Amino acid sequence: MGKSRQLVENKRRIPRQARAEETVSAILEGAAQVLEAGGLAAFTTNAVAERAGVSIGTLYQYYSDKGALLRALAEREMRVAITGVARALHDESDAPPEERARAAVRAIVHAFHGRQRARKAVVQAVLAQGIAIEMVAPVAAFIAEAGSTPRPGLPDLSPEQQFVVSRALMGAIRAAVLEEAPFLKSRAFEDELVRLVLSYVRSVSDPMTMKPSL
Amino acid sequence: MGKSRQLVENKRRIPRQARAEETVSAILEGAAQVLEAGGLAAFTTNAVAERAGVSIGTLYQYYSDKGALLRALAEREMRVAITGVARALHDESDAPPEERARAAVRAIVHAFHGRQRARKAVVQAVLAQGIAIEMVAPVAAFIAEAGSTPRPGLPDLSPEQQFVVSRALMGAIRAAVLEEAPFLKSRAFEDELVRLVLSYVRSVSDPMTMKPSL
Amino acid sequence: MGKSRQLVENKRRIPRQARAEETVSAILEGAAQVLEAGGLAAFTTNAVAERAGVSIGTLYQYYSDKGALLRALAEREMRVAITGVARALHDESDAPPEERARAAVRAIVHAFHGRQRARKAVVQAVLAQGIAIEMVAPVAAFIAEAGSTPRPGLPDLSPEQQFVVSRALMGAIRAAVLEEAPFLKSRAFEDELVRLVLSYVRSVSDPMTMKPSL
Amino acid sequence: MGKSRQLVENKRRIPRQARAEETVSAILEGAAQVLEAGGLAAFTTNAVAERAGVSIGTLYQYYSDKGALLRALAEREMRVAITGVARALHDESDAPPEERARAAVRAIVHAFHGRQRARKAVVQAVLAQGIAIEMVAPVAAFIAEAGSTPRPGLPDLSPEQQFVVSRALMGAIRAAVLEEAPFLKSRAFEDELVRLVLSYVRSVSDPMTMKPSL
DNA sequence: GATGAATGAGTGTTCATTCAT
DNA sequence: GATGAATGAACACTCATTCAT
Repeated sequence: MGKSRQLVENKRRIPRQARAEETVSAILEGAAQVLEAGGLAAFTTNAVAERAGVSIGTLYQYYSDKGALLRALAEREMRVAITGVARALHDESDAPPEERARAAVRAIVHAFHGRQRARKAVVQAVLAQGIAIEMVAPVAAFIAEAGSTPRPGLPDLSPEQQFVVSRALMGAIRAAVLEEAPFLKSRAFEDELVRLVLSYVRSVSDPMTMKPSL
Repeated sequence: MGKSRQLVENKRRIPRQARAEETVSAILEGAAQVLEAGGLAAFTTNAVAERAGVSIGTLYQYYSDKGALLRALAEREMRVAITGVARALHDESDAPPEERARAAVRAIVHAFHGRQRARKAVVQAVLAQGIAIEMVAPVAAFIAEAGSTPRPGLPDLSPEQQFVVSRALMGAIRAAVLEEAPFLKSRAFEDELVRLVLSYVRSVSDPMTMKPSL
Repeated sequence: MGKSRQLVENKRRIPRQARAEETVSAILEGAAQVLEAGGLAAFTTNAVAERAGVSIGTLYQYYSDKGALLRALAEREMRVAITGVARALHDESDAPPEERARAAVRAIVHAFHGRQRARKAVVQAVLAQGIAIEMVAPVAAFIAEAGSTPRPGLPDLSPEQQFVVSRALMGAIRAAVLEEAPFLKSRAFEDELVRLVLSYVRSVSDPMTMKPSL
Repeated sequence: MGKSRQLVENKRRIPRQARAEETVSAILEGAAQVLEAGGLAAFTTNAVAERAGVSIGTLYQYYSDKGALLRALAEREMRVAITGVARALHDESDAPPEERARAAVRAIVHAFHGRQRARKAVVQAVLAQGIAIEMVAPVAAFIAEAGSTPRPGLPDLSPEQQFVVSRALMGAIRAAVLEEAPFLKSRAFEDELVRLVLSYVRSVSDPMTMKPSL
C-alpha cells in the first residue's frame, strides 16, 4: 500500500523538503482548529493561515483553493474514522454478531467525539460540494461490510439493503451529533443503535418476521 | 389554532393587506427558485429579490435578514412535508401497522421529490445555522408518532428509541436524496425503509429477539 | 441617432435616477484622473472608486469589472477625438485638400493633448486586450475618409492604401505622444504630417511618380 | 566593440561560465515562450522560471526584477530585428532607392512574423514602462537612415522628418501586426509601404510638389 | 551557484444591509 | 409601503521577491 494514498485530488505541490511536510501539517491542524472554534462561517483562508502560523501565500502553495483545503481536511478525518472502525472490527473478529456490531457502533460514535464542531463543519461543507458521495462511500462501505460479509447467521444484503442500514445508522449518529443530543455517549443510545442494525439484518435473514408482501 | 403559527420567529412585519400577502408569497417562491436553480451559492438576497420581482428594500421589509428568509422557507417546506405525512397517516388510520408505515414512508419520500436542489440547500443551510434542532424536531416528532402512539401491537418508545427510529429513517432518505440514489422512488427502497422501521419497533415490543445483554 | 450609442458593451446597470447619472460621471472622471496621475500601474478599482468619491461597491454596480471600466473610458476618449475631427472636417468642407488635411491633422494632434498619460494608458490598456480592433476601427475609418471620399483631385484608395495612410498618420502622432516629443504641437511637425498624407495620396493618383514596378 | 553591449542596464550578474550562459539563454527563451503562449497576463516570473527549467531563485540571480527580464527580452528581439534590416540594406547597398527601400521594408515586416504574440507583448510591456524611447530609438534611427544618409537623389531629412517617416512606417507595420491584418505579408501591402516612404522622401527633395505654404 | 519554500502586500470582487427619495 | 442607489467590510487569491539550506 502506498505511503499516503489520496481519496480525492487536492494537493497542489508535493512537499520535498522536510520543512514543507511540517507546514502542511500545520495548515491542516490550523484548519481543524479554526473550524472547531468558529464553525464554517469562520473558516476563511486567511484565518486558517494565521492560526497555522503560516502566511496566506504558503497556504496557497499547497492547496489550490479553499475547497481543496476543506477536502483534504475531510479526507484526514475520514481516514481516522475508518481506521478506528477497522481496528475495532478486527479486534472483535471472532466475537458473535452482537459484539461486533456493538464494537463498530462504539467506534463510530467515538470517532465523532472531540472536535465535534470541526467534524460537523467538515461534514456540512463536504456535503455542500459534490464530493459527498465519493467521500462518504468508503466509510459507508466499511460499515455495511459487517452485514454484507456472508457469515454464519448473517445474510448477504442487496445494494438497497446495504444502503439503508449504513445510512440509517450514520443518520442516527449524525443527528445525535448535530442536535447535540445529551445521550450521545450513553449506553442506552448505543444499545438502540445496535438494536437498529441487528433487528434489520435479522429481519432480512428471517423472512418469517416480515409479511411476504413486504 | 392561529392560521399561520410560526415555529421560529422570522417575520418582521405581518402583512395585513392582500397585496402584502402576495409579496411575501412571491419572495418565498423566488427564494425557492433561486435555490433550486443555483444552490446555496447563488442564494443572495439581491438574487431572490430580483427573481421575486420585488425590490431588495421590500424584501427587507418582510425579513429582517438573510437567515430569517431562509428559516421562513425551511418552515414552509417543512409544513408541506408534515401535512403530507399527516394526511397519509390519517387516510390509513384503520390499516394495520405495515400499511401505515408504508404510507408514511411513501409520503416522506414523496415530499423530497421535485425541487430536490432547493430542498437539499434548505437542509444544508438550516443545518449550517443553529436552527436545526427546533426545526427538525417537529418533523421528527411527527414521524416518530407512528411508533409512539400506544396502539395494539405497537409499544411505547423511549426518547432514545424515538430518536433512533425517526433519525434513522430520515437519515436513509436524506442520504438517498443527497447522493441522488437512482432507487429513491423504487418499490425496493420503499420496502427496505418499511422493514427498517417495523423490524426495529417489533424488536422493542418483542424482547425475545434481543439478547438480555442488549 | 440614439442618445448614447455604445461602441462596446460595458455597462452593467442603466441608471434611472438622476443621482446615478452623476455617479457614473464621477467614476469615469475618477478613472481618467487616476490614470493621468499614476498611469496604468496605479489604475486599481479601489483607487478609482476613492478618487471618484464613491464606494467600491458602487463602482461595481455600474461596471462589471475592471476591463469594462477601462473600455468605457476608452470609448469616451475616442468619441471626443472623433467628434473633434468630424467638426474640423466639416468646417473645412469646401476647402482644398491641403487645408482639409491640415485641419484633420490638427484636430487629431489636438485630441491627444492634455491628459496625455491618461490617453497613453487608455491606448495601451485597450491594446492589451482584444478590443483594439473594433475600437480603433471607427477612428481609423474616419481618418481614412479624407482620402477615400472621391473628390476632385483625390483618388479612391484600396483597402491596403487606406490602412497604410491612416495607420501611418496615427503611428507618427502616437509615437510623438508616447515618446513625448517636444515638437508635438509645433507647426513644423504638423507640416510633415500633412506632407506625409498628401504626398502619399498624390502618389496614388499620379502614377508617373512611381515606377510601374512599384 | 564589446561583445554584448547593452542598450539598457538589466543584467545583475555577467555570466562567465558556459553553464551560466546556457542558463541565461534558457531563461530568455522561456520568457519568450510564456509570452507567446499566454500573453502579458501569463508572464509571471515563476512561470518563466518553470518554463525555462530553472528555479525562481536562479532567475533572480541574473535579473534583478521582472522589468529587467522584460527589457532583456525586448533588447534581444530588437537586436534580431536590427540585424535583419542591416543585412538587407547591406546586401542591396548598390541598388537604387526603390530596391533598397523595399528590402528594408521586407526585412522589418519579416522580423514581425512568427512569435507575433510574444513580439506584441514585448512591445506593449516595454511601452507600459518608461523604456519605450531608448529602446525604440535605435530601430527608428536605423530605419530613418535610409533617408538620412545623403545619397544621390535622396535628401537630408530634418529631425522632424526623420521622426515622421520612421514612425509612420513602423506605425503601419505595427498596426498590421496588432490588428492581425490578413495582408501583412502580401505584396500589395509591401508596395504601399514602399510608396509611403518613397513618396514622402521625394516630396522633401522636390519642393515643387508641395505648396510653399506647406 | 542553485534551489524552492516562504512571504505578505495588494487586487478584484461580492453581497448583506441601509436609507433617502 | 416600495424603491434601488449606495455602502464597505470581508474574502479569495496572486505573484514578485527573499533567504536559509
